[in-house]
Amino acid sequence: MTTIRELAQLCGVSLATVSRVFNKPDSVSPKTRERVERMARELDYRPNESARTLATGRSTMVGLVWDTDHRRSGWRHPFLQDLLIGLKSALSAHGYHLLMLATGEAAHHRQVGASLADPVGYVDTVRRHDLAGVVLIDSGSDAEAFALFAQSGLPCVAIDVAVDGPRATYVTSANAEGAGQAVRHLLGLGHRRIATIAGPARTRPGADRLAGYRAALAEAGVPVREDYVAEGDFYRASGHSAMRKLLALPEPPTAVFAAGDEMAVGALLAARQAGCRVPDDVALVGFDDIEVAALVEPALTTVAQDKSGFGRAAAAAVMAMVEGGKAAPTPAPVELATTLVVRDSCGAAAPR
Amino acid sequence: MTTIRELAQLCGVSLATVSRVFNKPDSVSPKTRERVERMARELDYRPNESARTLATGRSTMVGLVWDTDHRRSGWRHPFLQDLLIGLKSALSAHGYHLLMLATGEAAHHRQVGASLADPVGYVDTVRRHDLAGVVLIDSGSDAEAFALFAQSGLPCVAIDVAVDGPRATYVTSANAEGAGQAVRHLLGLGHRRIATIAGPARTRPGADRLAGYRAALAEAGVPVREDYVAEGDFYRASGHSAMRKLLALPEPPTAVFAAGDEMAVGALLAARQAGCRVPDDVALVGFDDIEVAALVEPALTTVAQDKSGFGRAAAAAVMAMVEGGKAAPTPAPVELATTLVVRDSCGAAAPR
DNA sequence: CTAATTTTTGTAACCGGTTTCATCACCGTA
DNA sequence: TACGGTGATGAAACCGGTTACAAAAATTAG
Repeated sequence: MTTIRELAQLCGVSLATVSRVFNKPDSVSPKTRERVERMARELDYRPNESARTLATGRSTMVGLVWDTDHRRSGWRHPFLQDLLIGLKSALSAHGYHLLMLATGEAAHHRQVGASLADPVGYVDTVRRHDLAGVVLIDSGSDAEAFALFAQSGLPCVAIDVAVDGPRATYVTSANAEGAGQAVRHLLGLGHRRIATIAGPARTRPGADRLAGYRAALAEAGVPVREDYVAEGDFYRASGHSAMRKLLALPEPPTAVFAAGDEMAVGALLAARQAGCRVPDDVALVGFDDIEVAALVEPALTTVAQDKSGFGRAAAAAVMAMVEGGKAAPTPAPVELATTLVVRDSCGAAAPR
Repeated sequence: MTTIRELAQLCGVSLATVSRVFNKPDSVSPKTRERVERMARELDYRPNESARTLATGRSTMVGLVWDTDHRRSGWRHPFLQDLLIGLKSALSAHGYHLLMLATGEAAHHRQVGASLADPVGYVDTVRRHDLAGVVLIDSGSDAEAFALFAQSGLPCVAIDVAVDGPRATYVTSANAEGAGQAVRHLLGLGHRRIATIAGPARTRPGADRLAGYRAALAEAGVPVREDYVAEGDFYRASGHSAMRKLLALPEPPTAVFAAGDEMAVGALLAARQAGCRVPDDVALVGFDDIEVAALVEPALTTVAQDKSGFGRAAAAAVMAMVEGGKAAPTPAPVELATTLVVRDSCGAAAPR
């Protein structure tokens, strides 16, 4: 590997000059710069990132905190792949890379000094690598770790969960508004007995989508019936049991808004098992627009999130803080617009 | 941040001793070691990874090459998430991290010395970071880049694509055997007119699954009819059109083995549109066991791959090479066992 | 033409570790 | 008691960059 010293020597200049050619090109005279650049190309020179990070104290990597340990159960993030694509390509554009933080007991305990406050070792890794910032994906059980990051002063962007700290912000969909779109659509189809299968109230999307549901009904002058509000946990099974309960009500709803597509799929199966046809007997609208939404029978009408937009927005927020330096203002939380995708499960589909 | 110098000073020993405590504990006297360890814990000392990488020339990161640029189309890896989980947790256990290599023009051209031989900048990043090894996920159009890696002498493990090089190996499913399971299952149900929707012949899984199909038929003494071999590209649309052609045959097959679930889903839709019932009129078996397989109607019988096993096996292979050093033998290619998952689309489901 | 500026370049310290080699203390043995 | 050997420790070079500061060169002003 060519080093900066060799390059400098061959160009007949000092190391400092070579370094400047790549970092502050304007401070080098055009002809020197050109000579160095040509030689660099010829030798296929690449500055070593570790050396650079060591010298500057800041790496060109952003950490991704995504706890996989809880995922043994088979739960999957609904759109991790899109999120990663968005994240990666946006970071890429700034010359940054994404480091997936390995965590878990195994990784942690073989290291020097496992800290009690950081049981799974996230913060540990971040410190060791001088990461430029972190992106947090909620796994539902990392609240403590997230708080640690948010307070640490490191640029920090969370996905779908509110965090608070000096340089912390987050990205969500316009959950309330999205829920409103769904409910208004059902209202527009003439439904008045509209139930919801909500997400957990302690999660941001769960709470906001429920609020949006309530607001939309209120706005239309339709009273909210508490027996029409079932709470699920975003998993499929919870949608299934919630739907069963709703259909068993003395006066069952004619339409259901499920706050997540996985739950909507569960609800669909429950309806089928109860001999209840969708959308004829009960209309159904979901939220997320995951891949299977288009494949189930009937295809699910749902509120689509801008999946790769999450990644792009998160990257943008991190980069703004990183490149702006400590003085830069922390970006405001981002709310991504949602889109209602009308398919068959709501009974409003155009004839095919 | 505490540095090794501070720590050494506070312990009244030299830096070298502190370094040894963490790297070759046996070479330090028990009482010195204990003193240093206690102090390290007290100060919450963490060795800086960049400095360490710089000094040793080898980082504790493994690169993940996964080109997202081709993915604008909406294509997704069938089980990226499981793969990542397996990869990450296995690397974790060795104290290694996964670096997603940012690539693409944008990232590359703002860097020093973009190389022609490495148009998207993978190799570039690997060199800059002194990565310990790389894992390659085939995106169908990275053959040149993959070859570069494989030849480079860096530990290199590819997923689902054969690569050749001094320290390169790969992980696939037992594709031929898996296809055999599917075909034998159909034979066992009495089918003799069994067609296949194959993957692209230039891909490893495509070729091997087709070979497995042929072998299973041959073994059963059923001649392979070339008009029963349709080639798709693993995308859904290709499965759709292939199925349409097969059903339009003068003597259509009574069963179809699709070499990928996406194509199987396409085939299912095509059958439905052709008024052909599955499994009554035509039985269908897929390959992969992606999430939607269980959700389509009828639920898809398919050959399941050990999805997170890919990640674990890849990690194991990389770590074997990394920790074994240059002298260690390159691990043989891994073939993961597959499992036939019988659902409804083949007509053999147990009564519910 | 000289002095004052401004631009360009070089010197050297520094980032935080690892590792080679030399030294020193301590051990058992002759 | 002197000696060779072993194990523990320290001094210093090194990894490959960045950057503060000083010096030199080029430019401008007077």
